[in-house]
Amino acid sequence: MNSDFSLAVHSLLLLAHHSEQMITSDVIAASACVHPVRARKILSLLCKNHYICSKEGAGGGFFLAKHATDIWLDELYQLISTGSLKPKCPKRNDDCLIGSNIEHVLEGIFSEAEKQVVKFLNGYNIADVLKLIKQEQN
Amino acid sequence: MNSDFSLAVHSLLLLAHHSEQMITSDVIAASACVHPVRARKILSLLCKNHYICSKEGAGGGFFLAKHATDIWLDELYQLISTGSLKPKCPKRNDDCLIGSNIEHVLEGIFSEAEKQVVKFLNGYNIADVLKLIKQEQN
DNA sequence: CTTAATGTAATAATAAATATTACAGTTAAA
DNA sequence: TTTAACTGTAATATTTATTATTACATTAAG
Repeated sequence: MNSDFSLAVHSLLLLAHHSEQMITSDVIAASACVHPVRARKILSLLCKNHYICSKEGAGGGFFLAKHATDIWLDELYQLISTGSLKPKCPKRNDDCLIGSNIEHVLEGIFSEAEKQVVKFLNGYNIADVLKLIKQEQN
Repeated sequence: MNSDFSLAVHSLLLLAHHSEQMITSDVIAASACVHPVRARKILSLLCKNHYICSKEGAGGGFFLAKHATDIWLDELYQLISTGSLKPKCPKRNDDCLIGSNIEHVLEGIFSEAEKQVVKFLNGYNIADVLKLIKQEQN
């Protein structure tokens, strides 16, 4: 999986950890060690899906739109990373029983497998993850 | 996930479907639309793990070392794709509570999630998948 | 107005995946 | 006993995916 999911979770954890103040994309990007434009792209997606709010202009930034206990990893996974479990298939080969059908069959199996992942991630919200992060620190 | 898992499964399905004869890496590669050298690399891994046997020299090739009902997707996933579910994390940031601990915490969560995937894939062997492929054809 | 922010498209650079080349080792059979 | 057809594998090149960068429009505070 690429790092979009981690970046989204990182951003939300940071906003949850400083829930009293607004935070800029530059601060989030520096904390996550990614480029601010990329951070804004992910933040923009989180805005559109009502996990956070943004305020434009000087003194602007981002803040949580929901309590950290109401942001669940399964939803974030589905928003950002659906399909990433499924193994890529090389080019379809219509001259071959296997080559013409393997992609669709693996698609079926791995979309079910992904449901198990989603069900498991439903056990964690951002507040839970922040708690784990703090425990880690000790 | 990259296509190594699909390629391994494709190879095993082909060998299961033609279980009476030996098949060369060139035939397998052509069926899967990948380069023969890459096919041999995966086949070599399957050999070392006793899923298939190889015979070198003229008239050589590959054949199953086990019955198709004894080759399970969970084992193949663990052999080939362990860790591919875990989201990549950008660079660690020791100046930051989140940035210094997120990787380890996500590692923990996603390695548990991956166990769910493995448990689910334990429901499918190569014979099952071949049956699904044949059903698909109709 | 000017400065500090978000929003986003277009392009460049880097990293990961895949293909290709090259060649050594093995075996059947001409 | 040499040749052709295979596997085995390292080293390199190409392609694709990911990430960073540049550029600029928009918004709002002071």
